[in-house]
Amino acid sequence: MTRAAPNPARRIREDIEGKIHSGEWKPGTRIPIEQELAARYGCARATVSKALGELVAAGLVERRRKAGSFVAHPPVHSAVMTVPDLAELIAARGESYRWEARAIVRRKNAGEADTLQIDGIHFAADEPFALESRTIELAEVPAAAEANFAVEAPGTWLLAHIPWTSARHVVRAIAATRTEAAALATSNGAACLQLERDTWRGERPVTHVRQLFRGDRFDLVAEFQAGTGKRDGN
Amino acid sequence: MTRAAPNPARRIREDIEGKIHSGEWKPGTRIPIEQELAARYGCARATVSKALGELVAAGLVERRRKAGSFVAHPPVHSAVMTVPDLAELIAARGESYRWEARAIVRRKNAGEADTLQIDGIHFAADEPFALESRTIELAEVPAAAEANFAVEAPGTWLLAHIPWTSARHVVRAIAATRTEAAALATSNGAACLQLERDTWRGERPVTHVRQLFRGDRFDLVAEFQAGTGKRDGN
DNA sequence: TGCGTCATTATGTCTAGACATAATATGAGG
DNA sequence: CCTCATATTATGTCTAGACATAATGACGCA
Repeated sequence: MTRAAPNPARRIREDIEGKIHSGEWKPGTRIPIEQELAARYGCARATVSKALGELVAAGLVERRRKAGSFVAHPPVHSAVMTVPDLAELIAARGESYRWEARAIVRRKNAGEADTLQIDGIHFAADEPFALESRTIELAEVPAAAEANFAVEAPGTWLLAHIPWTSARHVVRAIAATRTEAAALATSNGAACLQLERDTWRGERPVTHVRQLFRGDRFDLVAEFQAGTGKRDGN
Repeated sequence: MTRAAPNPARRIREDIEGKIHSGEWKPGTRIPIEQELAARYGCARATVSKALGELVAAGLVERRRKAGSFVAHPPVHSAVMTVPDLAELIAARGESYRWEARAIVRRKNAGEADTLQIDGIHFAADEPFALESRTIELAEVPAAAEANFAVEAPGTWLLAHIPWTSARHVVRAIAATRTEAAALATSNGAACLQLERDTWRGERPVTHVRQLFRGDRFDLVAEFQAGTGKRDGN
């Protein structure tokens, strides 16, 4: 029970990461068994196991019982896409932001599932930036009935008030219809990026949005870092 | 040292997830201290700590020393976007896949950084599906000089041979030029989804791709699950 | 009143040992 | 040579206890 180095798990993790990144351990390479790593690093097996567990979470390593631990094969190209609140995004660009509601309709659906339907336009630097068409499930978000969406963009309000647990985004390129083009101050048939997002809380839908951006004014960025995963540098 | 239930850590994690999802524990709520949870679930504190650690990794919980553990505030809208190998994607749709190279050029750049430039078209069910224009850094991927990209799509080859560590994707909607429209068998000015991806291995660039999809034939899907994170159900 | 110090507290990490479990390897029997 | 039961092995998870560390809050002093 000698006192160990400050952060053995971290050291082991970074050591293995390094070997993988440098190509010294190629995909499929078998990593020494936990006992041996424990001996090599002079620590308990649980510590090695923890380090390997983190590498699995980061997608760098695969573990199979009895078989052992292996360097993972190059992951499928996946990346984390951040879809910020538009108000924030535009503010971050240093432009002025404005939300203009076009229509706010409360819809009574066959007896029970009331929804709030909101259409409007996001402006950046006083130019139309995105069209938004949103449905909010009032059953799940009753407080939305009190919010003033003529003033505050629904996305901003929801982000601040409603926790959600899962979301699904679909991105595609479409040509603007005549109406859309007019609202976005662009030409008929211009290429636009359409982002549709369904958001749930547990099993129940919270909101659905369709946002339409001028293709020449907006792009989505997604990044992936293999080694870092979600972990911070603690 | 009584033998514990099959999977206490998992039970604790799911229990807390449930409380968060249901809204019973709102963002900012203080989670009972580990000792108490350990007592409540009849397990060791390390087990509670592990469960909480996983919830942190999933973005559901925040922990601060001395202060305690808290339900995390609703995350920024972010999602994991998967950008599969096109051959696989199309095969998964049950359509036939074909790659047709248009130009393969080895470019000698001012003495040292040779690159391989590949242009071609991906076909699905014998219809053009995507244009691809790729640059491969031969310094980093010397083996690419031997590969036959007239037959195998470079993305497929790279995925199978080259590990990478970070990638950056930029997605936008653009109008097809006359040439692009012809190659994609669509009309001039049609809305297309352009995906640009830079891939690195450590600090060094591996490849850059620009893929252009017909807007009416392709969309990107990104999903985010707050509770599950990357973890599988073991 | 205001500020610096110190004890307290809750998380962070580790150890050594134990048992569980899944998958592989081995060997016996057909 | 094939097949099925069995032994082995490496991971998966847990426990109980220990020490480290950061942040808070209380206390005492100026």
